[in-house]
Amino acid sequence: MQVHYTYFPSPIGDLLLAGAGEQLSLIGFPEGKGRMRHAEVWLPNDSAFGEVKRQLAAYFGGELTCFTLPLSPRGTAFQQQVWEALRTIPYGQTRSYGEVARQIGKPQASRAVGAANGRNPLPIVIPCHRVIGSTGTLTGFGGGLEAKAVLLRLEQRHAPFRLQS
Amino acid sequence: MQVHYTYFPSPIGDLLLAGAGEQLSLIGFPEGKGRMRHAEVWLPNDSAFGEVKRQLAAYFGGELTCFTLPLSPRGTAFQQQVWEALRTIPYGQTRSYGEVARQIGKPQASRAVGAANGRNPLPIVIPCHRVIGSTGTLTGFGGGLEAKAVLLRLEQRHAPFRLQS
DNA sequence: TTATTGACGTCCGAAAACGGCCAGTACGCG
DNA sequence: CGCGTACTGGCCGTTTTCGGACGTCAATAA
Repeated sequence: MQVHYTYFPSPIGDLLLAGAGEQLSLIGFPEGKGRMRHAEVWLPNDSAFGEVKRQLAAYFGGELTCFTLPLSPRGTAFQQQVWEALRTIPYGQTRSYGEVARQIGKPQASRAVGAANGRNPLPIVIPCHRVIGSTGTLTGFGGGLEAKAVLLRLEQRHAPFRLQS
Repeated sequence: MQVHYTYFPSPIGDLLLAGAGEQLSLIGFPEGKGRMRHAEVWLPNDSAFGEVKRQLAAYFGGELTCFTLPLSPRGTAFQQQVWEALRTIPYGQTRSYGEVARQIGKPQASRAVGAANGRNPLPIVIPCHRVIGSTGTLTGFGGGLEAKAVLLRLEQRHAPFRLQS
């Protein structure tokens, strides 16, 4: 399998975009140790993922609240389930790890959800940053807690409806 | 990866031949539990491995003493090393596990050589049957000790030179 | 309020178990 | 003696097993 990659400069640092064809399968943080197994050949290609970059730019500009991109994240069945659940959390809102666990029908698996969350290969697009501790703590993020806070503030600011306060 | 396979009837039972293209990567015994990982698709194809069959027939007929085939055995670095050493043992001769160990520069690894020997994916062509215990006992063979004895007797009979009785 | 506990899936490192061994030794037996 | 057999301890790479540690949480107990 061969993979194209490029970078996208964002307010939270350069993002590595990689995948086969137009199928995005990895978004990496500058310091992140994003792993992409199964990939044998890496080809730099700055003209790739044009649409991804366009939507990311719009997202960071506060004009886009919902990504529509062809994704192909790799993971176990459980992880896929979690990531699919994450995509149902609306822009500007948050959920606790336990709530996500309940949503996928495994109310006890909140901790496993945390682990799967930490393995999310497509942060931002798959909004793992919208999951926080049940007490409100941010508790963790691949790109660093500060980045997580930035994203949440961004979404708070541009959320279509502000439910409370 | 997709793999073609076929069978070859031999004096020591039907042999399973399998591999990609003409690259042979597995010879299996009837009862053998030869594993071929990495293979996702198995296709029966009796017209494959014509040259392999030809050379095997000649070998069992006592007319061929040295295989010349494109091989692609999979294994760890150590195993590859051992298997490569096996291919240097001439037709009709034998070595002890310890001798092989010494040959690859790890005089203490005789036991590990035994293990690597037992994992040889291409018996007969890679002549693991020519390795016996330092005291002369046969000690083991994927296709059964009897098969090992048959092969050694065959080679004794047709060996170009008989070094010592 | 603050600790403790058990439940969940996955990865990772360490440790143990397992072989197609071998050299050294100790016996038993003619 | 000479020879065969049996046991022992040590050696090596690979596989398997096991124990934690995580991006947690809710229910208990002190």
